[in-house]
Order: sequence, then structure tokens, then C-alpha cells
Amino acid sequence: MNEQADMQQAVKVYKALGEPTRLKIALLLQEESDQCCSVLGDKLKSVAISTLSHHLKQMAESGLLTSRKEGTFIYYSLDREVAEKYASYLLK
Amino acid sequence: MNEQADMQQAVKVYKALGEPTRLKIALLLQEESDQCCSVLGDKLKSVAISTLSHHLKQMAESGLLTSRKEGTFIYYSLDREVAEKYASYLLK
DNA sequence: CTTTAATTTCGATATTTGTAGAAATATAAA
DNA sequence: TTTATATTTCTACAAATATCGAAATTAAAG
Repeated sequence: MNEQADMQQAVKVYKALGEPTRLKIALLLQEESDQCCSVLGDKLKSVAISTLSHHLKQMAESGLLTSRKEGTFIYYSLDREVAEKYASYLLK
Repeated sequence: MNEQADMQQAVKVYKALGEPTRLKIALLLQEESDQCCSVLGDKLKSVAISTLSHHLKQMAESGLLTSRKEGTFIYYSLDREVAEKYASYLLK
């Protein structure tokens, strides 16, 4: 990936983490991977499930999350590689 | 700092980095520390100086930047400690 | 096939954010 | 003191974002 594309993804990844609900999602998935929307919804009380779905989509589009479909369930995980890449982005 | 405050700062830091102009500022300061607003303005063509000032303020408030005043100049630097702290935030 | 459950998409709205120009502030230089 | 320079603050506005409920979609279960 070139630097330009790299930076655009960095913006998306950081934007994904720069909101309380999404950061909580990331931390929940960091503690335990492979969780589905409804279970995350139980842990993040007071967030509508449609809102949660919207956040998950955005996070997945940034590349920070991966997903795995099984029946009607979609299991999300943190992409460690992406997380590590942009974690060290400012530390070259 | 407790976990709650920690997470609130994390949101601010990530939000600071989740915008193209601000990420560029961070990268410029990572390459070369101690730069003032007007010099950054030269490097970030097509951004009004008042806009830049606004971004710098926001970044400083997140804790990601430190500043040093000398005459009418204010020199900004990246706070490596804060950068490192939140870089590793998702990698525990 | 009908019902149930998980998730996404749509539509609407309130809030936040990024932006710039003008005015204000502060400091240095002439 | 007057002028010039660097920066911030103020004001306003357009664009982006977060949110939710309702409707649509998808797939399993009865």
C-alpha cells in the first residue's frame, strides 16, 4: 500500500476509535474476539441495535474489524495486524 | 490516571488523529518537533491559519501536543509519551 | 410455508465538526 | 508610540456524524 492510501486508512482507523461507543467496541473485541452484534449490544447498554450495526459497519470499513458470518449471526473480531500497524504509525 | 479518564483521553487522542489535516500535523511534528503555527501553515497549503490554530488547540487539549512560547511564536511538539501510551492502547 | 431472530438499511433529526474571515490579543521591532 | 507579525478568539455556516425507530432482508426453526 502506498503512503497516500496508508494515510487515508489511518484517518479511518483513528476516526473509528475516536468515538466512545466505538472505542468500547474495540476494547470489548480486544478482550474477547468473535462477538456478534446482539451480544455486544447487551454489553453496551443504552445503544440501539441499529446504531451499533452502523458503528460496526464503519469500523469494518476502516479495516479495523473483520467479520465472519454464521447463519443469521455475524461475528466480529479486531484485526490485530491493522491495529498494530496504526498503533505504531506515529512511532517510526 | 483511572481507566475512565484514560478512555476519555484515548477518545480525544484518536479523534485528534482521525482527520486528514490533523494527522498531517502529527506526522510533520513526528518528523521534526518544535514547529510553529505559521511554518506548519506553509507546509499545509490551502488551510487557513485560523483553521490551523483551531486544530492545534484541539490536539494540544487532547494531550497529544505540547507547546512552548517564545515571543509571538508558539512552538508545538508531539508528546511522545502520550503517543506511545495510546499507540499501545489496543495491544495489551 | 410461517414464524422467529439477527442484522442491515432507510429516513429523519439533532448535534458536532471543519472551515474561513474579521476582530482581538500579544509581543517584537522601528 | 506606531507598525508589523504571530496567534487566538469570535461568528457564522455548510457538511459530516450519531442516533433512533421503522421497514426490509436474510436465514434458521417449527
